[in-house]
Amino acid sequence: MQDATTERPGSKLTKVELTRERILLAATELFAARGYDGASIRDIEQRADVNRGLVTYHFGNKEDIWKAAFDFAFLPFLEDFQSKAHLLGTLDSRTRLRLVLENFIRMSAARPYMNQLMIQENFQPTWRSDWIIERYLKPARQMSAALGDENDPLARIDSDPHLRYVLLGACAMPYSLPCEARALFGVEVGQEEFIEKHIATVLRLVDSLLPELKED
Amino acid sequence: MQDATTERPGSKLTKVELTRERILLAATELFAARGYDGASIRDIEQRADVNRGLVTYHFGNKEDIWKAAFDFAFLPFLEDFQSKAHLLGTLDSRTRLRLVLENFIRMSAARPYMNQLMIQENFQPTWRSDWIIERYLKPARQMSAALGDENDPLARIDSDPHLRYVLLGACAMPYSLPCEARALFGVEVGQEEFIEKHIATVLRLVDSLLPELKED
DNA sequence: AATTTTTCTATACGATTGATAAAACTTGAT
DNA sequence: ATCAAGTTTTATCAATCGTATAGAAAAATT
Repeated sequence: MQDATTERPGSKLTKVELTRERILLAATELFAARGYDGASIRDIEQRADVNRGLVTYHFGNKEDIWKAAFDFAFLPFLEDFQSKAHLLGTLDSRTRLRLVLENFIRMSAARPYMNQLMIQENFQPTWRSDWIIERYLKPARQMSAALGDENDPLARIDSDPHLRYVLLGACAMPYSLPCEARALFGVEVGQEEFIEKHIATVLRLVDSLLPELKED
Repeated sequence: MQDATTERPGSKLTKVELTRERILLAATELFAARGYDGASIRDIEQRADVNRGLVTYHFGNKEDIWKAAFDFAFLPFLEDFQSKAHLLGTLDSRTRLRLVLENFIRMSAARPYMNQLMIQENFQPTWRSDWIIERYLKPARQMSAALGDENDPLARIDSDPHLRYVLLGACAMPYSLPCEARALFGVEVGQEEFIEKHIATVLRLVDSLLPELKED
């Protein structure tokens, strides 16, 4: 028989793909929460509920597992962007920028893994930060640079380190300090109410940092 | 003899105090750069240039070492604040807030250890994040709450999670992504030029987030 | 149905980890 | 000078780590 797997391209996954998916999710969650050294291969296997050795069989050594996990964590951001690329092209600068930021915040709140993995590796140079930069950040930078339009606010933010990091911090920081927010304010940063108000705050902030946009 | 140590209270340290200091610095740097699990006791000993076992002798088990390192990393922030507490009391709200933020940014740029240690442990609850919160964040929160004055911008920021984390992110994020900034923009976030422009950006941002301050 | 390939299970190995204990050495007080 | 306390060295321990291997089971191919 060749079912129980169902090769229909769209929906279901084969048994193998399912275990791989389960491992990737477990690895992503553990690496994001405990860091590269804090999450052992055995931990990942236990969380994914697979036998000893399976992770290595499917993904190679620990470096490879981490890379696969980062790809897995980045995927939703990529898909989200691609699904909205066309729509974004039709909008005016200000609306486009606001939508991009709002989207990034919603994604970060729902799936903080990528941001966590990125920050943890960016404190000092390692093969991991190098890998992230070469594989994701440099290409993204080149893409936005290729836009050429210096007046586009997205391009401006992407070419000005100060704007970039101040905005990035404003967008991502709350979801990097969930423990503090919970313990000090009784606030769950993942809840809709928090997110909505956070988006509003950031958008207000953008209007003040890029006042020329208001003219649009 | 009893010199080579010099017990003059002000300046020099005894030989023992010096090795303890050396160990604390090495531990702080390594924990901040590689995380709790990424830095082994042997690594710390090697960087501090002391023999095997000395770290444990002076500071106890690894948990204790980490706590001592965090205290060590936090110390400069505490001293800086205390040294300026009186001055701050004499200023008007807006100037006071701007000075506090400027100071926090300068401290973070010069000694990013504390911020790095804090962020790394705040992604998910652990005994470390709990410890930070109980030992430092809750007391600080109570202090600012005791100020009472709801109109003081510092108190407002400290009681509004959204303001707090957006501003915190804007202040601290650049120094959390030094690798990215270096690789993408050729910028060293620790250099004076970057810091000055960063401070200006954040202060501009504060004025827009707290427009009522401009009236002062 | 037979056989080859892929996927899974199970176990073992050397290296590194945190912790501990016992020597060897310094220091300061008597 | 002697001695006790504090400090530094050295050695050892069990546990855990990443990696490798080999055989069993399942799936795919012929």
